[in-house]
Amino acid sequence: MMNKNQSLPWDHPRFRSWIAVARACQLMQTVLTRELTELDIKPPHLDILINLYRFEGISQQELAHKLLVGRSNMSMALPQMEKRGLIERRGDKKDKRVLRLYLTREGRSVTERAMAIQTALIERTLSSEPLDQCMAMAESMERLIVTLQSEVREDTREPV
Amino acid sequence: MMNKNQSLPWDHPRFRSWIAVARACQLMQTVLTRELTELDIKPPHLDILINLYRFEGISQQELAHKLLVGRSNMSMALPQMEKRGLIERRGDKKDKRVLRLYLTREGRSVTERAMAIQTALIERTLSSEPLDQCMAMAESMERLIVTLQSEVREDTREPV
DNA sequence: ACTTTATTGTTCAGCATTGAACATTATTGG
DNA sequence: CCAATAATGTTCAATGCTGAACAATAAAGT
Repeated sequence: MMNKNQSLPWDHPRFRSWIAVARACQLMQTVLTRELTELDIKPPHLDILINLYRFEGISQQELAHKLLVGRSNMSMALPQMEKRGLIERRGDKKDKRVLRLYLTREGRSVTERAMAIQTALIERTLSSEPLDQCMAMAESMERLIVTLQSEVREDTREPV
Repeated sequence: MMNKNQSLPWDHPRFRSWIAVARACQLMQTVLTRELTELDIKPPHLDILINLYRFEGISQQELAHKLLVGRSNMSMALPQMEKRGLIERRGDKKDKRVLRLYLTREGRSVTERAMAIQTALIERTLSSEPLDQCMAMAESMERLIVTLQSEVREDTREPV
C-alpha cells in the first residue's frame, strides 16, 4: 500500500493545478449553460455554431474533428439544429458523400448573441487575472493540446 | 448584425485563453479515459474514488457537492461501485437519512493505481511547463472557481 | 473495366448526467 | 406533542455522447 505521507497526488503542484483547471472548466460550463437558456441553446450547440460562423461550408467530419467528438454525435445534433432553422446542410457538388454546413440568417443572429454572452462571462470572471497571465496560460494550454493530440493520434491513427 | 472586423470573440485574449483551456480539458479527459481502461474504471469513478480516499466517511450529498454533480448522479453510480466491491455504504448512526461512504481494501488499491496513472499523465504532459507557471495557473483557476461558485450559489441558493 | 479499400454520414444500443417528483427521516415552530 | 418545513437519498424520463455496424460513394490497385 502506498505510503500516505509520500507521493500523494495532491502534493504534486502540477496535479493540483490540473485538478483546479478541470473544476474551473466544469463550473464555467455550468454557468454558461444557465446563461444560454435565454437563447434556448446549450454549450455543445454553441460550439457548433461558433465553428460554422468561423468556417462556413465545413463538412460534418471536419466539424466533429474540430470539436473532438465522434461523427455520430454530429449526425444526431445537426438535424435537430437544422429543424430549428439554425443551420442548413447542403450536399457537396463534387463528393456526394459529404454534407457541407452553413448558418441560416437566424442561426447567425443566435450565434452572435450567444458569443456575446460567452465573451461577457469569460471577461467578467477572468477580468481579475492580469492579461499577460492569461496569455501565458493560453500558450501553456496550446502546447498541452499539441502534446495530447499527438497521443490521441498515436492510438487511433486518425487523420488530422 | 455584428461588425465582423470588430469584437469577434477570438480577438479577445481571455476568450482565446479560455477556449484553449476547455479544449485541453476535453483532450486530457479523452487520454485519461484510455489510460484507465486497464483498471476498468472511467474518470467519473476516479473522481469519486479520489474523494473517498481523501475524505473517508463522507456522505453522498457532500460527495456530489464536491464533484459538482447532482445527487441523483451519486444514487446511480455508487451502487454500481458497491457491487464491484470498490466501496461500501453504511448508514449514519445518528441520522438515518445519510449514507456514509468508505473504500474497501480493493477500492483503495484501485484508487492508488489509478491516481498513479493520472499523476503520471499530468506530470508527463505538463512537464515542459515551468513549475512557477503551473502554480500561477493553479492560483488563477482557484480564484476563478471561487468566483464561479458564488455565481452558481446565487442562482440555486444551495448550501456549500 | 472492376475489384478492393477508404471515406462520409447514419443508425443503434449502451452508458452518464440531469431535473423533477417522491419516500423517508430530522428539525423547527406553534 | 403535533404540524409544517427541510434534508437525504431514490426513481424515472429525457438528453447527450460513444463506439460499432452499416449503406452509399469515392479512390486506388489490378
